[in-house]
Amino acid sequence: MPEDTSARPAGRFQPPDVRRRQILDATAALLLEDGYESLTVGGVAARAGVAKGTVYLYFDSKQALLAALQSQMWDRMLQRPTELLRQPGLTWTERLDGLVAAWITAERDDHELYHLIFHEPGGTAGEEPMSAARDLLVTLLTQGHAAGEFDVPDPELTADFLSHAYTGPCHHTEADTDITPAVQALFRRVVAARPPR
Amino acid sequence: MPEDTSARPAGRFQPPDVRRRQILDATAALLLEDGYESLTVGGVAARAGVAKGTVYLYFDSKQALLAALQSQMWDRMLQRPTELLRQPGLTWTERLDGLVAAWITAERDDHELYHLIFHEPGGTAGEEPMSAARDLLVTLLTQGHAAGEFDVPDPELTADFLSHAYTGPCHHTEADTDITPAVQALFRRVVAARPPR
DNA sequence: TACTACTGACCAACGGTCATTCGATCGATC
DNA sequence: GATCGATCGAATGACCGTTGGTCAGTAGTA
Repeated sequence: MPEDTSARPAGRFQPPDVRRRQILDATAALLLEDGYESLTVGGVAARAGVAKGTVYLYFDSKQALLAALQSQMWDRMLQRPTELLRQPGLTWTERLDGLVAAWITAERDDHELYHLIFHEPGGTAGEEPMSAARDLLVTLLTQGHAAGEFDVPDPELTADFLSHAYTGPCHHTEADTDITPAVQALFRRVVAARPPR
Repeated sequence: MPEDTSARPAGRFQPPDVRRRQILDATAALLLEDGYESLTVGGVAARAGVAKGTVYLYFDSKQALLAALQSQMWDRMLQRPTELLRQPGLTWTERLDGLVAAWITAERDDHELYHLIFHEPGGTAGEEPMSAARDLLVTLLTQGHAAGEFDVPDPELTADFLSHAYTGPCHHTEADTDITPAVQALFRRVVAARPPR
């Protein structure tokens, strides 16, 4: 029996990036509604209004689909900190504070989705985008240290430390309290930020 | 047709805790050999020398099996810190250092397995044992603060922060370098440890 | 007609169930 | 004390519904 096509949206042929986004949006929506355990490729396809095979035209596997969603979220989280890193006239402490604020805000905006996505389905799928965040932190710490504003003898280790640390408070605190200043204070302690001259 | 029993280990009827451990050991071994993606209940059963149904006699689901393995590892990680918390005549900084050392040692001993297990299969399966670690840290921070040795205005948030933080360096560093002193130093900065009187 | 985004029937493999079987134990009998 | 059969929980594996993933074919475009 042929598939029921009545529920499919108008445009059958869509530009590739539109289809991609439709599928990613459907994934995020289902993740929020039913959780990770209930997420199936068939369900994603139905929600996106395409056939299951179409999902595999745009993503190699279910893992890859999840990884792409995760990557997209990291991109959003890294955008503002990357700008701050380039913006002149800021102290390194201000840049670090900005990074923390951006991360927490991003996680606050899509709180549940971040929780689901970064409480990661098994394996190493999410390592790559995460290491982009690490690299950015390494740069920030190294330069802040060279400028004499931070005291960070081992930027790589400290970046690993901090990039994992901030997720803890995000997941365990109620949505209505703003933990940004408290987490910024903890970050400053770790880098032993000296007040800028 | 009756099952081929020739390949099964000698003891068909084992004490419940022995069977449990056999299954958990098989799970850990397969996880190390083939990774999380390849782990199947049937595979675990074969490795443990039992039928698939037997696995479900001891664990409610595959998730529960993984959660039990995780819980067992947390128990091992919390044993030494719990002792340190009760042991008299120690400074709070010494207790905190001991906790860091215990966590890093535990993770170093079964490095790959920890990596696989705590890069968690989806969802909230591992929340409960993790929160035991958090609770222990909360106690330690609260009492160290009350004693005037730490400066930790918000022990809960700081515990969340630290319990996530230490995993970062563990996963990204080569096995032959000892990161314990460096991570201890970072922990001390976070709690603003003052030298004990 | 040539091209390709798209489809959906199909497959192997999975997690999980359950009627059935196995075998250790023990009281009754010789 | 040895043999037997009744008992019952431990253990089994065929089975089921569903899943991730494939691919020969189709429908719409140029």
